[in-house]
Amino acid sequence: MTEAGLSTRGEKKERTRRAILDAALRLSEETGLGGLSLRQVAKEVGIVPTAFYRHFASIDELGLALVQESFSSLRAMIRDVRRGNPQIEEIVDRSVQVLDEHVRGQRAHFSFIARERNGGSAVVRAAVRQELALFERELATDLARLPMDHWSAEDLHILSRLIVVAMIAVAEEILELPDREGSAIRDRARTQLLMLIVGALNWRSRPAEEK
Amino acid sequence: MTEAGLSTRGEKKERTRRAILDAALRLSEETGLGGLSLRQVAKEVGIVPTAFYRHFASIDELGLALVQESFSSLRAMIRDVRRGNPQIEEIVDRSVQVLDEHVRGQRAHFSFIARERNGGSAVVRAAVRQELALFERELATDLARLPMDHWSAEDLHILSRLIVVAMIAVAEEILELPDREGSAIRDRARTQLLMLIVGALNWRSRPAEEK
DNA sequence: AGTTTCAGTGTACGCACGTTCACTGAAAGG
DNA sequence: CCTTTCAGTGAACGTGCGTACACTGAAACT
Repeated sequence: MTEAGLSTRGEKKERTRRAILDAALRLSEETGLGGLSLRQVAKEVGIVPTAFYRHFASIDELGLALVQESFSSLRAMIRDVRRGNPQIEEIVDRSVQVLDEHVRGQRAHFSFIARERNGGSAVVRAAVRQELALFERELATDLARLPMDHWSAEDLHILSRLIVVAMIAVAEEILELPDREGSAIRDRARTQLLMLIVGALNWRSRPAEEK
Repeated sequence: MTEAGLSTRGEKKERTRRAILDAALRLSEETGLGGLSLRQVAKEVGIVPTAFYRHFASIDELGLALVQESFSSLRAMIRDVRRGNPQIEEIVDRSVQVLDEHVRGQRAHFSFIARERNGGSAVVRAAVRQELALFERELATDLARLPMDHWSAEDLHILSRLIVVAMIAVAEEILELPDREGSAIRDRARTQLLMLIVGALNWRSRPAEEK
């Protein structure tokens, strides 16, 4: 017998690992990852401080695992947007709705990304930025599938970046006001996206001034 | 005689205060304000830890002073943009150029704002966000002076927010690559602003679909 | 049945932290 | 000239930190 019902060695270890990740995610919402101590996390999980080392070599390594986890959340979100219909006019409403749902459902992940993008340790910050850059590139290829002719790869990427930073700003607004029902925020987010899209639709057809 | 050349009581105190602010600004670039200790700052300045209390009651109070200082920088920047000419087509180039200069010249201030906006202590974060909201409102009234007819106050504010988050993103890019000459970044920033403006110019004249 | 593996324990260490308190000495003021 | 003010000193405290080391006991393997 190598695997039993719910208490094999590996299962127990995995459960503790999850508990550590969850505790770190929750505690770091108040202090930031940098202000997080190994001992706090251990106490929260219910293990002795030194047992932490059985799972991670340092807080930074824990942080990298949280980066992966948080971006899995984010990718699941755009997969949710894609699933359904690419109706060109419905896409704004659907994107905003999905963003709102995911940010509220996975607030810890989004808050982690927003926070550690600028603050915290250099290695975690670098990981977040790399994932964010990757995400921008993915969005750019998504945009390329829409009927926007004559767009250079460069312009697509710039538009993608604009959309990402706007949506991060919206996510930060949602995170800031947890209780308030966010219909006003959703309306503003819709307007923001629409403005960007109107700009995009009139982009290469209009400004032939630089070159 | 109440004031002498360069060593009156008040002057010496003010000089120490400045040294504390400068040291904190520099040290917090590596660790964040939250990861900053009173003892570190004191050692950097060259005073004994307890002398810190003669100037600030806590690190948080120091942080609030740095918020004020950093936003003075930011306001000086848009004053620089306004000074000169409001030539409608020149405004993008000038804005990007001034942004680039100021971010490089006052990198510590911009880095402080970008960092403490999300991370760090609750009170400092709240102060940064309030100042940022105020700044957005100022920009909105600036925009209202440009020839954009039929814009609601709400839409102006949304556009203002889009511009602010886009410019913060540009500032973060500049901060990220200190040595590299940022002509590529400037080009992309110009394109971003132009996209936003093209969107703005085609905004109320086009989408009459919602209401 | 006997041996190995290893997640978790418990103690102990040296260190940096914020804060307290009584102090010093020169500038400011009478 | 004598007194007050106050920026900066220096020693001491309790606390939480990361990490080391030797350990235990049950699951896994032979």
